[in-house]
Amino acid sequence: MQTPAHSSIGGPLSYLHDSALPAGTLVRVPLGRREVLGIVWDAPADASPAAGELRAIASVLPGLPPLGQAWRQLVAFAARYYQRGLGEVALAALPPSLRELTAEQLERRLRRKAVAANAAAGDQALPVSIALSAEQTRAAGQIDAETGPFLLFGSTGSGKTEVYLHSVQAALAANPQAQALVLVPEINLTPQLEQRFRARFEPLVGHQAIVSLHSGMTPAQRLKSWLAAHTGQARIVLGTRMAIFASLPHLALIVVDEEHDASYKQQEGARYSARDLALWRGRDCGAKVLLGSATPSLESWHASDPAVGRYQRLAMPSRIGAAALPRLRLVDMGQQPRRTVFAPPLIAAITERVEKGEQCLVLLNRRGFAPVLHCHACGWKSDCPHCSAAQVFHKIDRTLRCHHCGCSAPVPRACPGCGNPDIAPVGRGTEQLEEQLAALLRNVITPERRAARVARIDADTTRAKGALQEQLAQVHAGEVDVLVGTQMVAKGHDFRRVTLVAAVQPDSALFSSDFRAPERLFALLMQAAGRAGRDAHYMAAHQSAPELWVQTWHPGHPLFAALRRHDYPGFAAQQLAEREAAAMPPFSHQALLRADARTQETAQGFLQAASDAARAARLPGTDYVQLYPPVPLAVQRVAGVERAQMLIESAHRGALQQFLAAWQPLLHDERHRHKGLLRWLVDVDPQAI
DNA sequence: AGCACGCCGACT
DNA sequence: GTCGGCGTGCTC
Repeated sequence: MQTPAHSSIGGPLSYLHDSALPAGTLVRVPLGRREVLGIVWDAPADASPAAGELRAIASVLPGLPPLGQAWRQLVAFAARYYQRGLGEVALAALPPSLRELTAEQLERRLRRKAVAANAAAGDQALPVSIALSAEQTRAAGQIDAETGPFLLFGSTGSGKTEVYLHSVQAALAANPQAQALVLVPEINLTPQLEQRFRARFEPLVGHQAIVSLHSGMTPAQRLKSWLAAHTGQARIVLGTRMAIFASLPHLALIVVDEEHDASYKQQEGARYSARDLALWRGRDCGAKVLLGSATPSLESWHASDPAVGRYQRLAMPSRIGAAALPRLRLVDMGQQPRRTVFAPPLIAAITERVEKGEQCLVLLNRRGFAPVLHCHACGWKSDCPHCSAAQVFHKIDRTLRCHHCGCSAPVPRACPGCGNPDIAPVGRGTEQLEEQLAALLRNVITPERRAARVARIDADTTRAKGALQEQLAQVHAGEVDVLVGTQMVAKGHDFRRVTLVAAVQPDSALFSSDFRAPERLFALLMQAAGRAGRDAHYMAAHQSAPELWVQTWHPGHPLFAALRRHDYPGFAAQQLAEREAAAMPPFSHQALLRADARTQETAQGFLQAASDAARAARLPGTDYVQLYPPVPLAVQRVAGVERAQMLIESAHRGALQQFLAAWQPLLHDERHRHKGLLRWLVDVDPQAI
């Protein structure tokens, strides 16, 4: 019997048991002086240690069906592909509470569930079917008839969700046991999605058969959902990226909504992409995979190019029940007075909307009042003592906060460098926008004869549980006229009365060193544009046309030309041509080796040594893999830790995989030769470099 | 990840 | 002389 355990234990460990246990059985085993959760992985291997050295399995978790072969294959693939321990991935894929649960607690839960299941069974009504548009019908028909994977390319408001609902319904109807998994990028988006799925499917499958799975749930809720999925009781599982690892014995369909979203990539531990794993899992177990986006990742767009043909592309260009896509209004900041935050024409446009009772959305990707405080007398800056980044000025509670390490300090009364009492905020954050807008709209009166109200939604105002939902409710109730926020408000939320969206300062992404920055900016602006004019009836009644305002110093940038035409395909073609010419993803495959250390020298020294060792050892795949020199990360030091990384690139995914696997033992080895090295990690298919 | 073991500074 | 700091290494 073998069982996975924790991080640096790469492979399975062998244990004794008096009878053969099926693979996938959950067990508790002694490890060191502790007892931990384990999974029976294989039949006993002949080459395992001598029987005398083996310890016995302590207990078998009662009443739980073994984890299926498909699930184990998924976990094994993820561990292999993302270069992590099998046990680490397997254990991370299970609900944490399963680790602590005693046999009695588990049995009690399972009994309770069985009772609930019997109560739920029986009420079988027909689902309410909604009439689909011609485009939706065509897309849904293709999904029904063909095998996929599919990329549903539908502009905001084209009714992608309706196609998801249809596909889920078709999958569930085809087989009374079939399960569907629906992934969304953010926890915030699960409640509204769950509502829609419940409204449609509860009459058909019952309350118990629809569950959510994400990290925001309590351990008990999470265990309950996980068990429902594992036992097959849940027919529809909605969740964030972690849900890709749910045990779903009858999985028939995986939907990945907003597939381009960066949140699908896990950024710690095993750095997996839930979207990429969805494709692997679907192929492995024969489930259909449906990716959806208005601005697909260039990887998916390329894969769905008819000339490449790995995915089937389904286009839904029209907006249903929504007004035309917003008109782009570019403000050339070079033509505005110096130090302008809001260009006068933008303020005029916002004022006009508010006076008509419409809402505006103002986006800026920076929390706080100002990103840095500066003393003009001596040049002092509010640098974080632990990071190579500035502390952000938060006026609300007069603190300086580092957004990297989280440390916080009161704002000094005078410059710590020279005593000058006049230290000035430089740059703008959402707090400042909120303040300035409130001042600029001070005398603006809404049709309900009240003063215009400005509100802000960002990570700072939504920290408390339920705060976001509460704030959104206020916006929906029409109590807010102008909403200032970070990109969290640009995603998914359906604001019926918003007719104008403004991006105040998006330029930094145009010239970023990260080659994916333009792709992300385009997606963000398209998504933001999609927030405006979602309700055609409302727009018609107000005789209003939606607008997207962008303030920029580079109005001639080709990204804006494509944005003006709402031309994602054009933008993608241009970006892909650039990527192909420079041999960047999706025309090459990348991995990062990262090192954290006390000093930058140590971090880079480790990377260089790892690189040298790989060359010296002539690892398999080396001929097709390029190793770049070590470089410090953009934010070089966080919380006193120096960080460096090295890019590994190959035209062949297989060669890269082979190389990384062979490199692993050398890296473990090299680690011991570098005092002061805190940790190292491999990031396969990194999201940013 | 835990939890040992082990080798150097300030206390009963 | 010991208590305990956390650096290093192991867990079938």
